This record gives sequence, structure tokens and C-alpha cells, in this order.
Amino acid sequence: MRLSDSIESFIKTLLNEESTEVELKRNELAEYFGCAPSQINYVLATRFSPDHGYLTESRRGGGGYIRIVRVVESGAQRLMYLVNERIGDAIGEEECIRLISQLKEQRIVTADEAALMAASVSSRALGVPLPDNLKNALRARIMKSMLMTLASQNRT
Amino acid sequence: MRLSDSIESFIKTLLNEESTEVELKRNELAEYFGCAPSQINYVLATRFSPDHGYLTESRRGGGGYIRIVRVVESGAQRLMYLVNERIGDAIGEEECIRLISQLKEQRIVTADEAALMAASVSSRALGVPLPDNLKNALRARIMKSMLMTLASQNRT
DNA sequence: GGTATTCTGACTTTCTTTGACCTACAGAGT
DNA sequence: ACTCTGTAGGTCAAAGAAAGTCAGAATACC
Repeated sequence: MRLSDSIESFIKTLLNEESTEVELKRNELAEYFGCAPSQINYVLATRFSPDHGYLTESRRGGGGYIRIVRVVESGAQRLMYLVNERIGDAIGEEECIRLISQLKEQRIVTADEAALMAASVSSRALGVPLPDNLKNALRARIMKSMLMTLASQNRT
Repeated sequence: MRLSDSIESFIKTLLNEESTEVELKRNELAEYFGCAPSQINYVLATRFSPDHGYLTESRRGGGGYIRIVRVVESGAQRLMYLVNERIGDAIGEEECIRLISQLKEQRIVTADEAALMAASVSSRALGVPLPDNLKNALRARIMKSMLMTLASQNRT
């Protein structure tokens, strides 16, 4: 198990119990996990980004803290945000996969649906001889088409 | 006995015992067999490809892994038939839609999933400037990729 | 001997972890 | 008010960890 994963699930436990918001001390947390404090920032950046549905704020100096807030947003809102702002004219496979697994984590799509979506934008699926930029443009269109379809079904 | 064959049967043993899924470390496996790590990729490519009925995913970096999933034939015969016989190298949008709605009628996929699939092969999704024959080739690949994924989740 | 398959090694890409240095805030002392 | 100092979080680059790619060497199979 990766350190980052442990820290991630630790924080998520806190968020489940104490509801949508936690406040913590970077140094204490780092000490607890026996790692460099900047490791915490890495976890925040890679697992608690806005894409993942979280906002963070912090304060330095004496009595400093880090606050993590889980954003509550309707599924449809999230989907339309992805369509209109997040995904542009082109997107790579890895990023697609990340967005899809975030949707799964946020329970906007089921695991099965996520797998389907991932399958349709995989390099395996798009493995025809085409330049990368065209593949990425195609991916963007396929993603948006699927996301809009999801949004039109009533998802909370 | 060739090395690749040994590695292949080793992995298949794991898949038999631990059911349909194994996770392994490329470097460890290579060490165990005393070969170059890239040999593992060769085995995966030649013996555990989608054509052979397997799906693989992996992650790089610290704590990386390779996961191999055996697609179970039982609940998935219909799907594998579509993958192997029915859909060729190319398929049009209308025919895709027809297949998808059949799957829905047969309750192999839910309505939501069907909509998702249809969205991914729609002309809206594939609306980049490409010759029709290429679009149809793409459709075939996307469909197969999704169908295999469905087959890998054991559905009744 | 020629072709197809297998195997390796050098190089690349991705993800994680750490450490050195930077910046912001609070409170004490002047 | 103003500065000084300690506390605490931020940044970034570099090192480390692990998998991917691909060309070419080695081997196996007619």
C-alpha cells in the first residue's frame, strides 16, 4: 500500500464521520505518518483536487491549518461542468480515465458504467491509424456525448 | 519449454486459484523467472490480449502493479459472440443501435448503459472530419472494447 | 537458409517521496 | 505602530520506484 493511499483513506474516514468538512494540521499528520510534510500537499493535489470534488483552504503561521471541504453538487451539475468547461476540444486517455474514476467515486456513475466509458475511450478502442491529436479530439467528443446522455437521464 | 510458456501457465495457475483476477508486480515476476522485465509485457501482449479473452490494466511509479482479468465466458457468451463473429472490422451507426437495443431487450445491459453505448458510437461523438469507412472501423473497435468490458464483469 | 517467434537492454513515461528553501501569520517586546 | 522571531504551511526540483516501448539480437521452426 502506498503512503499516499493511506493518507488519502485516513482523510476520507474523517470526512465520512465528521461530515463534509475536516480541519487538520499538516505537520501533525506528517508526523503521524512519518513522512515529509510536503507529502501531505502531494496527496491534496492528487486526490483532493476540485476535479475530485474537494476544495481546500489553509492558513500558515501560528495556529495554521488545512481545511478540506467535500463539494456537494448534483450529478447533472457535475456532468455539465465537465462537458462545458473541463473537457476541451481534445483530451488524452489517462486524463479521461481519471475523470471517469472520479465520477465513479462521486457515485454519479456506477462501476459498470464507468468501465463502459473507459472502454470506449481506451487506446484499444481508438487503435486505428490516426494522429494523436485527432484521437484526442475524438475522445473529447465521445466523452461529451456520453456525459450529455448521462445528464439527460435524471441523476441526482 | 519456452520461458513465455512458463510465465503464461504460471499466471494462468494464479487465475485458476484466485478466480478471475490477479494483480502482480512486473519486476518481481521477472526476477522470479530470471528474465528481463519487458519479457512480461511480451507475454501479456501475446497471451493475455483481449483477443485471448483477457483485459489488463496497470500503474507505473512507486507501488505500481499489473492487473489481469480473465473474461468469463459463462454469462457472456452472447457478448463474446458479438465480439468475435457478429461485428467485423467495421459497422455503421444504425446497426450499432440495433445491436445495442437488442442487448437492452435481452436485459444484458440496463437502459442507462445502452444509452451510454449508443452515445459513444453516435455520429455526434464521431463527428470529426474522417472518411466513413474509418468511422465505421472506429465504431467496430469501440463497440468491441465496450462489449468485452461488459463480458468481463460477470453478468447473468 | 529464411521466416516467425521470443528475449533483452536501453531509453521513456508516470507516479511517489523527500528535502531545501520560501512565504505568511501571530504574538511578544520595543 | 513596528520589528523580531517562532510557527506553520507552500513550492519546486530532484531522486526513487515501477511499468511501457521498441529496435535488434537470439532462438526455434519449417
